[in-house]
Amino acid sequence: MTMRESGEMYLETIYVLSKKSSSVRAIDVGAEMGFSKPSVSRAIGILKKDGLVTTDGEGFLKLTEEGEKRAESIYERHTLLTQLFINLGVDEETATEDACRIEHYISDKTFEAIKRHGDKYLS
Amino acid sequence: MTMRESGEMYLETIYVLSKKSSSVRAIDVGAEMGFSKPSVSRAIGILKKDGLVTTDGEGFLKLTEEGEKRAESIYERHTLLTQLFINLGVDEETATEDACRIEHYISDKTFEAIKRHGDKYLS
DNA sequence: CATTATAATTAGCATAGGCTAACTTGTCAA
DNA sequence: TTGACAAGTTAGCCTATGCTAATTATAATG
Repeated sequence: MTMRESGEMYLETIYVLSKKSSSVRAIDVGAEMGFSKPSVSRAIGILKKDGLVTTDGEGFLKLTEEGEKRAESIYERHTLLTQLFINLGVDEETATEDACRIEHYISDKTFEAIKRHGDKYLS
Repeated sequence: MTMRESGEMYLETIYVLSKKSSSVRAIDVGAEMGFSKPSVSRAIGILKKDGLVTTDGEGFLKLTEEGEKRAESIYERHTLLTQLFINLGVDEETATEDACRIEHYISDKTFEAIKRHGDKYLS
């Protein structure tokens, strides 16, 4: 079935950590998200089953091409929405929190519309 | 605990139906939302327990003052976000769907910021 | 080599929120 | 009065997604 907010957050976290470090493990994802090891273990199992993540022999995580594509799409929503809200005068913390939830619920169509018109706010 | 998307949707539906008809029952809420009677029954039980809804002897639903206030707030988000998305060029159906999800996840601060700046789009 | 720490997994619990099946209750018509 | 329909509730199932406790496997260290 379609990925939910939870799965998207795990995917996005792996993506973000991978940009900062070349070796990302489940434990790092848990530390970043504030979730327990079993929660992360199960979530990553689902991402693997869905062909979005792989692990090498030492347990290092890697996004598949499809996983990378999806994560990038979510992360783009995240950064653009955050910037939009900040430019509307929202404090950074609130902007980030809101973007982090809304990024999972906004459709492609609406997101593209915001991108097209966002030049008025998105510097 | 704080109301989630589900509870807010039930509350909003009762609010909207109440504006169209003076007598709203659980069965009408289920028909509107496409949910089964037991699901509605439980959800309304929770709304009652939380002091947001009451029922008279015949099973007609009525929002409490607090329930009305909350429902109005959600509905305001719904209508304003829908209008915003439409004005950005999104088709009405998509705009409504997106607003219907996002209305539950946007903070007061961000919503107020959008309202302040929305004059550029909100006719 | 034995101990200890780290990472991952397994088993199983809890809550939220859908569902169906089945029961109760009240009204209404034959 | 009886039978049927409509509305609501109860019991209990399922999935998603958090958790703890306990296990396993590997690596590092005294």
